[in-house]
Amino acid sequence: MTIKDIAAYCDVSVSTVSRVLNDHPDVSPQVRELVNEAIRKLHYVPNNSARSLVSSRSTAIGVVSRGVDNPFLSSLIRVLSREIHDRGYTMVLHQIPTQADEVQAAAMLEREKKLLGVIFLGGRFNYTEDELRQLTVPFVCCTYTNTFGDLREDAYSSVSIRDEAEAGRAVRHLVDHGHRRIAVVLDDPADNSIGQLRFQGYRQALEACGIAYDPALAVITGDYDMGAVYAGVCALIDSGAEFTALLAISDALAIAAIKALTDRGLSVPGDCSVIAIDGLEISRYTVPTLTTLCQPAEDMARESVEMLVSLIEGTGSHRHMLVQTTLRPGGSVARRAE
Amino acid sequence: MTIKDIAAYCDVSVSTVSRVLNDHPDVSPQVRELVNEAIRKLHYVPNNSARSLVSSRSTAIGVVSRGVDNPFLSSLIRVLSREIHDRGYTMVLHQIPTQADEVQAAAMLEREKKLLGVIFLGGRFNYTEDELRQLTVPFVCCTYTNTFGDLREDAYSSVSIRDEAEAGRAVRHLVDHGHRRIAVVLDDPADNSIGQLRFQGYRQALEACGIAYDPALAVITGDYDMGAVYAGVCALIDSGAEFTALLAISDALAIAAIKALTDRGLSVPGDCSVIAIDGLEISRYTVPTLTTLCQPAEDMARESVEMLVSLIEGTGSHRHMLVQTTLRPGGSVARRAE
DNA sequence: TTGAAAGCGCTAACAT
DNA sequence: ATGTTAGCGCTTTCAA
Repeated sequence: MTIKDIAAYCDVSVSTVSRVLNDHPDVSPQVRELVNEAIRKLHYVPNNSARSLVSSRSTAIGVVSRGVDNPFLSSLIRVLSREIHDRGYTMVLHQIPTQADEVQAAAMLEREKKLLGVIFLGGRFNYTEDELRQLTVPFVCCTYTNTFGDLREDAYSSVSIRDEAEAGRAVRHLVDHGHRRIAVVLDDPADNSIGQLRFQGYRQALEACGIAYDPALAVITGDYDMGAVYAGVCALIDSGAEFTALLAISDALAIAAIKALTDRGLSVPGDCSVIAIDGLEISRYTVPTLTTLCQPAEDMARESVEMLVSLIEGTGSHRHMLVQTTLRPGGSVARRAE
Repeated sequence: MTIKDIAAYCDVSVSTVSRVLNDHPDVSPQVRELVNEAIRKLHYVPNNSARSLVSSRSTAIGVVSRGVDNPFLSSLIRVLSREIHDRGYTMVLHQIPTQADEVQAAAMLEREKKLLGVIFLGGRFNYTEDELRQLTVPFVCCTYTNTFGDLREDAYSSVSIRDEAEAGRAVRHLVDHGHRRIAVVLDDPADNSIGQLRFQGYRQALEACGIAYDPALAVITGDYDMGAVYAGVCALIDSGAEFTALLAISDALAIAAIKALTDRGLSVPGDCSVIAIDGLEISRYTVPTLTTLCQPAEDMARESVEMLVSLIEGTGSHRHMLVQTTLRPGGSVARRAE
């Protein structure tokens, strides 16, 4: 079943069928209807390979996700796959380790799969114009924006939360509950990535609250890994450091931290309150329920696709969208015992 | 940069280049080397669309995953995407709700994307030959096998654990710890899917241990949903039912169950032991650590791709692989208090 | 408003 | 062992 069959069936030329297929204007309503009906009746599906070949463009949108162990990204991917498919495109998913270079991965993918555009998840914030020249298609950074790089605002799009501000909000939530000695758990304070920003937000908020930053209270694992966080928090406790609250830069890390606290005989929130940022579904079921700032994953993913598609189709220009988190109060934060 | 450029550059014909590209035998070693070098030097990447068009086959392998909320499937997808890519194919991922029909989804996808084959995750077990006629490409069922259907063994491949036996093993683990009143948590006992098999295994093992099945101890939610499980287990407790242990058919559901038990003031494992099947990373960090039978996700995914590719390339035939789980002892199972 | 025809880059049958 | 060539299904000028 090809375009020829439809043409023959309708007694028109293939060009006419092609025009109908591509919504070109110069077709009379009657013929258009005729062709559309034939397409339906004969269950015709256009051959994407032929389309790609002649127009030298595929229907592929790349999703390059950095950080395979981050369940928050999994939930984004779920929505992305649906949205991309619903708009008639094909998602090409590439998951890479945190150590890998997502721009290079995207550039290779772009060539291999003739990508129309790329959505980055969990990437770095320090892209340079120079580096990005490898990429010749539009891209959207989802979950982050290019805080540390020199990209022009109109050279890319992004959907993200205000990571610094939100981390600050988390800190203030703890301070409001009487906490002053607040530990922080993160993978890397200088990764030019989410961790760095949230760490900065933590420090700034402390300062704003008149609390000195104490490096002894920072659990830095170097790796986005629950095991490392568990070990790190155990070591923190064993070091004798005093703290009554803890901010983890993500739910997954918070869960590992809670485990460490509990295993060391500290009660959450009795001895230590815990707050995080992400809002995983599973965080509703930790013991105690994790208090966390929920990122609107569904909206973020949907908006990213929306942006990229409008860029691809030439109906929109680069934008930067900031979304709000929602505090989901759990049982992991309590007023400090006097 | 096309095959023509390479041909011109090497002063050979396009067919020769094509032969080199496709590893055809009839090329002299010298010419082969010459062409390969040109390909490298000129950074030539074959145009997949053209390839697909002429050979009317793409490089696409479909992955149809049923049950978007199941984190175990996410971990499989991660490995699948890597393996598929490494073998030079493209993964087309389609995630559908548990209520949807994966065969129909796969059939549509096959036509749309010219799939070479399909890997099903978390599907039903009751496919009929008739139903599968929609699918004209080979497929592999990953995580399950066609227990309830009438498929011929040589008509499809599968990679799975012995769900009934493993559920039985979990039950016996509890019985070995002195438990006789064992509750079970599942979504649907008649879904022709993993839940049904594990439930059967639960009942059979009880029987084998001389314990009567008590329907009052079965928490059936009708839906793979942590919220529903939480509510169900709360209702079970509130009903006054007596039990000292609980088997959840998956880690995620176990986590919700533990939460419910804890929130109702029952201690795990003091008042109730909990065991599950899956082996999520996050289950290491629940409080208490979940005792669970780990499925070898990495192996299962890798083997599925291996099977499908050998089917696609005609170097293998349909096989059914059974893999072993590994008991990962946590702190959620204890000897029954006398 | 419609049709005819020239390729897009590649594979494979056929010829040499 | 290598080259020539006819399409694969489609989009897109160009002509009518």
